[in-house]
Amino acid sequence: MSLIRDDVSKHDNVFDVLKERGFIKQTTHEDEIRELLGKKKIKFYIGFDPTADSLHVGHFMQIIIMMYMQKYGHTPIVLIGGGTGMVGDPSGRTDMRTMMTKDTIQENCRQFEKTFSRFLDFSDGKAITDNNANWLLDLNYVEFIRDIGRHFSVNKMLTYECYKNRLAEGLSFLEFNYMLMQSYDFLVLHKKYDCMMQFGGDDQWSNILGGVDLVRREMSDQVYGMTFALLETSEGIKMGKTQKGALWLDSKKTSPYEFYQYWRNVEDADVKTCLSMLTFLPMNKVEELAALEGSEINRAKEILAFEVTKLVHGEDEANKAQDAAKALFGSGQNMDDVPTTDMDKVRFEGEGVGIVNLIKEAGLVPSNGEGFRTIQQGGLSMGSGADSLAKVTDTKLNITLTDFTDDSLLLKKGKKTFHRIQLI
RNA sequence: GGAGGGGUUCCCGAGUGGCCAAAGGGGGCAGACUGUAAAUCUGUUGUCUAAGACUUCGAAGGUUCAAAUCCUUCUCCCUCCA
Repeated sequence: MSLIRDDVSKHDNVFDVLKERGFIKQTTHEDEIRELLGKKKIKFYIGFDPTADSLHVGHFMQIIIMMYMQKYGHTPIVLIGGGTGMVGDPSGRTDMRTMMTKDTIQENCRQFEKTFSRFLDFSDGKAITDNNANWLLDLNYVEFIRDIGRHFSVNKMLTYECYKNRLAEGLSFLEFNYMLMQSYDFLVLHKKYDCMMQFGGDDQWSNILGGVDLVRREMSDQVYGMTFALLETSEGIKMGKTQKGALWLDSKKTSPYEFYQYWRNVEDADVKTCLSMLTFLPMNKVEELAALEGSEINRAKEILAFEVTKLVHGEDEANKAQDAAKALFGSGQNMDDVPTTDMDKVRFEGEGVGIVNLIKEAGLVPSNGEGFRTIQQGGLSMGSGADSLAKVTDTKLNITLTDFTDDSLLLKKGKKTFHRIQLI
């Protein structure tokens, strides 16, 4: 059962669907690819390096593309980079990646596989997972450079954009090799599964070309590559970055509420891109929502936030996040799903707890210094609900039982950070 | 391996004996304005048990009443030569 509704697009060819939604950035052979995807059911792959224990929104877009491809009958090969992860891709980076231990990489690979299985149907070989550790780790160095390395021209590689800024900063041989490994992956997958295409973010363009070239030189077979626009804001900044780091798909690392809020707060100019790339709403609906003007566009943002959260965390969590948002920002009353910290009732008897300590413990501020500052600048208020908040002016205020209503106290920092203290 | 240059607070980057918790910018946070948007303006931006105290300028020692600044050793990075 696909998560994608049948009315997502009027096109039959997945190439047209992807194009319509603005995913496609570069292709090796546009016309041939379109024809191939329209006429045959092919296997294609996308690689994921296990550099963290959870996937983030950047990966999610790749997953969405695989979902489209699967819906239209093609077979995704999810290639986990257990081998390439040992090296680290220098593309688009200005500094060397920190090396990870084998154990960490393996653990991350397991986490990845779990996530993928939520979005793709792996039954009856409709999708395949493999791990390039299976072939890369046992490679014989001399054989590898004789068979594979001879196809790569250093002169040419050095001219690639992805290495340019690294030439000033420094690029180790280890990282320089990354391209060969990724190209080799394509060759292996082509032999093993008859994999015909590789997809990736646009920063993968040269690595993908390397693979296409290698397969042609080694096997005289024509394979194809295609890159996707990175999910960026209208100002060209990568989306999915928050103050705390990436926007993770794992609810333990980014709560559904935070996740929902991120999309609820995107800039007007980015609503259309997000709707078309991250939701499965039909394009005419996307157009309609993105055309809303002024404060009306908030409706589009609500739908965006709900749809994306639903996809990633399920409908229940999406509803909860939406209820919490309504309780805090709108007319809703249901405070149950507002971010909450449970605290022991006993602590608020007698003298109570200092306000600065309280907001620090609740995670609203990272340090006492920032807590004092926030209050001094008038950035903190509290009350029983969103419509009964009073500004806190005294940094020495002690919070006691009398400040709670039904054992609950709502704190608000700044314009839109809410947190509830619940007594137990 | 040789010669030179450099490692400063979240990032970039100034600072070359006390006036340095360290200029300026970016980013962040807060206030005003607003639509949970953007832009703009203002304030703020090491930690703490908020009075004062404590820790910070690659690491460890040393000189000095006093060190990010001077000396020694170590370490990492960059440029040129091999």
